[in-house]
Amino acid sequence: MLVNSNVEQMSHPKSIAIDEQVISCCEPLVGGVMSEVEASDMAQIFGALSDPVRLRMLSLVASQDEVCSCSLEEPLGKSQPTISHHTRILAEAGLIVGEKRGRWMWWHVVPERLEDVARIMAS
Amino acid sequence: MLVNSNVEQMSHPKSIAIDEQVISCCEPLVGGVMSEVEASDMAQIFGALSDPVRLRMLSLVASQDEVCSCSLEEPLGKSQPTISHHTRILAEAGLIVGEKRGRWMWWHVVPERLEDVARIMAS
DNA sequence: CCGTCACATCGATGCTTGTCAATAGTAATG
DNA sequence: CATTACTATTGACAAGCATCGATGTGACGG
Repeated sequence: MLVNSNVEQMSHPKSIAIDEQVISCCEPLVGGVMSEVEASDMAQIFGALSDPVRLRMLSLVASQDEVCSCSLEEPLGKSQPTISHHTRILAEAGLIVGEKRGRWMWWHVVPERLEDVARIMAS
Repeated sequence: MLVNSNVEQMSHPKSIAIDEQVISCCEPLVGGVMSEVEASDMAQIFGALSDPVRLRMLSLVASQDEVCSCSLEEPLGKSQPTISHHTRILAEAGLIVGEKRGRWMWWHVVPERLEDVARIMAS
């Protein structure tokens, strides 16, 4: 679940987390020929990881407990809409989860999801 | 293990680089903020895995010791040029290795490469 | 040699994606 | 209420990518 810090959270504890699992995850890659549905689901995850900006973004988020969207623009050298675009893709892949507190959007990684990916590749 | 035949006929400056390691791999994702170079290298690998056809192709190759290119067209439902295109991308990412024997191209996976990816995601 | 087979490459095409300016939405602040 | 701050969305554009027909290349077999 979400980590809720002790800070005041005003309105809805609205989680942008797109944790609706459309994704049936994750059988090992070598465990047999995968179906088209499996392949499409996994391709979405890997597609989220296939961009240098998103990889650095993910490592930035993973380097701390929480990272604000606003603190991603400068180290990544991208505009605010682009940052929002990439966080969305990572979130839709289930790799990060966002929590809106006040005006800020706080992101943190989903370790289970990273382990899912690791389990796919591990034989 | 790999037949190093005439590759220098190409006009491309970039070699096929099927066998040797060009990519500095693979520190764990959570081990600190990654550089742009690291991110680009890893993005190439994940990009190779970000296509459903290539994922099924990889699982097909992994399901046996060796798989001929010709035996990939039918299960994947793609044309011969498309198969050749995808095998090339997987090979450039170091995920599979091809060996040409006679008229046939035989592919097999590189387990160490899959473990590299697993190690990236594992914290 | 010549035809065939397996694969690679080229060219074209339609779709996807990364990027940012402009704009809209939402939450704090005075 | 008006303003400011942070984020999401929209629209547009260029670059990239998946796909396949046509063609090129090299390796058999007769």
